[in-house]
Amino acid sequence: MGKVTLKDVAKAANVSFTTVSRALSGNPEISKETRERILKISEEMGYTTNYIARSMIKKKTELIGLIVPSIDNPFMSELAYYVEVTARRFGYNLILCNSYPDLNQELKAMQLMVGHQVDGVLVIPQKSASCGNLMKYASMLPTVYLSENLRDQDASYISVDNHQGTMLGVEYLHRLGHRNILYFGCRVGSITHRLRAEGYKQACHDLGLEPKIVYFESSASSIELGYEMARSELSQRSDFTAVFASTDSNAIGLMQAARESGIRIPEDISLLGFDNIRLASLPQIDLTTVAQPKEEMAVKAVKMLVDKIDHRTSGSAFEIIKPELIERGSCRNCSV
Amino acid sequence: MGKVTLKDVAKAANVSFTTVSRALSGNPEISKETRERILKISEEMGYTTNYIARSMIKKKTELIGLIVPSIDNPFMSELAYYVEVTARRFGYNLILCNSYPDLNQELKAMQLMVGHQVDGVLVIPQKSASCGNLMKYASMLPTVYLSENLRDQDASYISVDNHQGTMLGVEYLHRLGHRNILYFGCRVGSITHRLRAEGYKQACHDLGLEPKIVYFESSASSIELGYEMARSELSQRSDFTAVFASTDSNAIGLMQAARESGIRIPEDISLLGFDNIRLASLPQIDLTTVAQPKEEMAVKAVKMLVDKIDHRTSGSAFEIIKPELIERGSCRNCSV
DNA sequence: ATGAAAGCGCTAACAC
DNA sequence: GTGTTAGCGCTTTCAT
Repeated sequence: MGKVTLKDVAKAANVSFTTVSRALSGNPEISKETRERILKISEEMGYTTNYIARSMIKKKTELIGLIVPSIDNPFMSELAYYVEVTARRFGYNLILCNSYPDLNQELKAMQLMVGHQVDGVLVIPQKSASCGNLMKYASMLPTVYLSENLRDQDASYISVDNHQGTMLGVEYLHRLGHRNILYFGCRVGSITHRLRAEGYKQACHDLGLEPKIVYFESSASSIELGYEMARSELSQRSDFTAVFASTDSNAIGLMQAARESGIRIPEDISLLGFDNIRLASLPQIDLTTVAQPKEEMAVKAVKMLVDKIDHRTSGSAFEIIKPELIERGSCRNCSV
Repeated sequence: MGKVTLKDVAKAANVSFTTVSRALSGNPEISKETRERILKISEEMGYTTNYIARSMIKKKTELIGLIVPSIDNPFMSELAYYVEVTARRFGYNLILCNSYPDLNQELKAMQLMVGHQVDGVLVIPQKSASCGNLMKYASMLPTVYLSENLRDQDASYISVDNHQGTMLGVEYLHRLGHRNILYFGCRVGSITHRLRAEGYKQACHDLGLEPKIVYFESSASSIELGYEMARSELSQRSDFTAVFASTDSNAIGLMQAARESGIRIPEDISLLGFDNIRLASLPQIDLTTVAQPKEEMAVKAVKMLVDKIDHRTSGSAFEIIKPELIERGSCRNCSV
């Protein structure tokens, strides 16, 4: 298993290893014959460039770190897919690290990335506090945050316009004739969730509706949590015709709880989600939702990071992506 | 952004950089005072070990390559999650590469891994032919295949017992009183699928049933494909009371097609899947299925790889994991 | 057109 | 206990 090095090839070809290096790197100052001879020999010997050694000199690893709460999450694995493909298009490979379950683990992941000398890091943060948590290391290398809005924090990020997203959603439900819309699942401690809730409240205010918000204390959204919360909620209240769930996961959890309570969607209550995870499009789910354009977000995040790497631009930038309403079958028109 | 090196710390502490190296690596041959002084200084200066430089000497990168057709696939992202967590437990980080869409891309990914000097590679192969495709590089470094059965190919792998899995499934359906079971979606070119189909046939034979198999030409399973295939199938045949789908994705696609044709599951036909992807447990899907124990498979694969790395064991090993039947609501007992 | 030599940041073998 | 030195595999001046 001993790897073949430049020296080995040089010896076999009876030239200096500098010459071999030049032949392989396509340096023009070399005769055609020797180049081809060397290329053939190195091919035969199964030579492969040692990126590690090259990195030492070039001070570039062509590696990007991706830190994600848990790759085992449909939303994040979709994002990660587009990130990987885009990064590769720009000549970078990915080191992947799950930051689950806490900020401490996220910090460790960041340290690892620095240690491995990645050229930059893309972070899908656990929550808004991640930014402060990682600050020390983020200042050491190009860092871009993806998916969480980090307004007023000194960081570069790509995020969907959450505020506009919920406004869009409320307006849509209003247009369908809904006047009592419950906002379900505002997670405390997340700027993203705060912005979504604010957009909801503002739209309600603009349209003369009364806002009603169910808050979650937990730090992660999941179908299970949505289900649990919905069980108690659905048994207590009934003064709404539509539910705007803060995430698709919450919406799907609520769907399950509703079904168990004999509440039909959309006949009895309309349901609107946020994110547009793959699940939402399943015919068995068929959830109308406000979409985060995942591919666009991933591509823009990678581009922003690569730009930072190339130009060593310091200072923070951000880009807010327009959300998009995806109509499916979970909302009923009750104005007719 | 200039990184702090051992030399910088040494200069600041007025010692040789070897001493700093020793202090940081916990070498005992050093006085307590200097160690603590150095530790404090390096901490203050924000020193982080350059793993790249260390790798050059140790000839170990503590990196494992993970090659996966597409991380954007629920089954694979679950597997990848467990792989990452387990690898980290053993002190390894992951370089992730999607091999989609073809064998050529898979080969490129493998080359990249070799170039980055990963200590070993874990491959979730696109198909059985992947093994031959990657042979040249796989022989250069510890390689373990995950999820595809590579019987008779000179490779180490972890796979579920596909043959037993389908036998289990058929026996279960038989116990429920089904005598006409259609096997839906045998993918040609995949040993895994061939084994599943063989298990089905054998169980049918043992139980005196007549096997009926629908083959797929495509090289990937997906809900969409299952849907398309099911549409034509459901309109043509009707001589079965149960469908055993080769994968959960196919099963879910079929569910959708069935619903559109007014065929109810499980009232009109029973449906059994294979894999146990997350989706299957959604109440809206509620698919009875033969499970691949994903965590167990991932853990065993990482352990096998780490063992190969540690002991440079050559030769191929394999381990076949027992499948497990997960009862949910998509199969009807028609013997009563 | 080719070779020699320096050096990236670190570890390890060897001095003292 | 601490310092000196060599060298991992490669790229990049600087000679020739």
